[in-house]
Amino acid sequence: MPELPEVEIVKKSLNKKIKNEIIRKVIVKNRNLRFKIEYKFEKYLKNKKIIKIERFSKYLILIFENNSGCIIHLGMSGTIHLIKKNKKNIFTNTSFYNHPVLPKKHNHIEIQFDKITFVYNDPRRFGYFFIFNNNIELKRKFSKFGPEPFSANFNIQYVSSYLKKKEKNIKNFLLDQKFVSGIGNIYASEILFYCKINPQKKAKKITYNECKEIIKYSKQVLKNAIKQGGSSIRDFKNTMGKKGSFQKDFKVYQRENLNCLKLNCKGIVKKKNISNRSSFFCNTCQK
DNA sequence: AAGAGGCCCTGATAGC
DNA sequence: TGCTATCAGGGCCTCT
Repeated sequence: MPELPEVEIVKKSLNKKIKNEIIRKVIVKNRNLRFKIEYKFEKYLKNKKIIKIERFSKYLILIFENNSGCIIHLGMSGTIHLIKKNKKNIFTNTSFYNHPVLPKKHNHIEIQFDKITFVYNDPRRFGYFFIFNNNIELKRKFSKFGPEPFSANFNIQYVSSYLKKKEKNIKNFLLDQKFVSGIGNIYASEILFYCKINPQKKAKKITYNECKEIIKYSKQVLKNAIKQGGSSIRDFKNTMGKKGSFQKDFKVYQRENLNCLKLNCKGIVKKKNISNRSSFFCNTCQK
């Protein structure tokens, strides 16, 4: 589900709701996420105070005292729900599907605070929780990740030299977290639309100017998505409260066979499987 | 080293 | 109605 903007929104709302709270109890109902939840997990978290919640790429980072903490990845279908204890009152804005009620199935992990319970729901179980003991372990986790689009390191020298001589298509690189961190399948298609680059174009054929466009629009598209509260796709009918609205701004994603939205372009948006992920692009203005 | 492909898992939807 | 196939916002692992 979540790409950088969605995780950023979750991070912000977690900071509003559980910052400075102390973990009173942890219940793991299903340890079999992407990686098995360690047996020390519950004990390790208990009585820890959450100093703040950070984010890197698509990962949430709960920071405890003395620099230990917990990294959370939401996989494809992970959502976080904050419920008031003893009541089924769900805080809006925290889960991306914003179910009006807590889902009945797949609530794998519960983290209880004094007045709030954090519930991790994940039908496909591609997400995971990972404990780190100190800053070194935290850094090690992300040592192989490329810069985020907002980073000063994501600059023209970096991008143009990285893509040089590479045979893979450009969309693949936008999804490659070693190249750039935080972009997923939706925003990769959207960014390439603004750049007027065909997703199948080989990286080595990307010009210097196109590299500049990729940098510019990677920042712009993600920033706009954050500003709009992320994208809420699927489950539109069941949403309530504040949901993301960036899906209304999609130019190509899920717009197969519709007219290209670029001014004066007569093209049609096409959908094509590229490296096992669907890609959307205009057949005319994206070269 | 770089690239291609399989795989992890459940649920929604389309087609027969 | 019920079956099967396909697809879904991710990314790790293996093989070549």
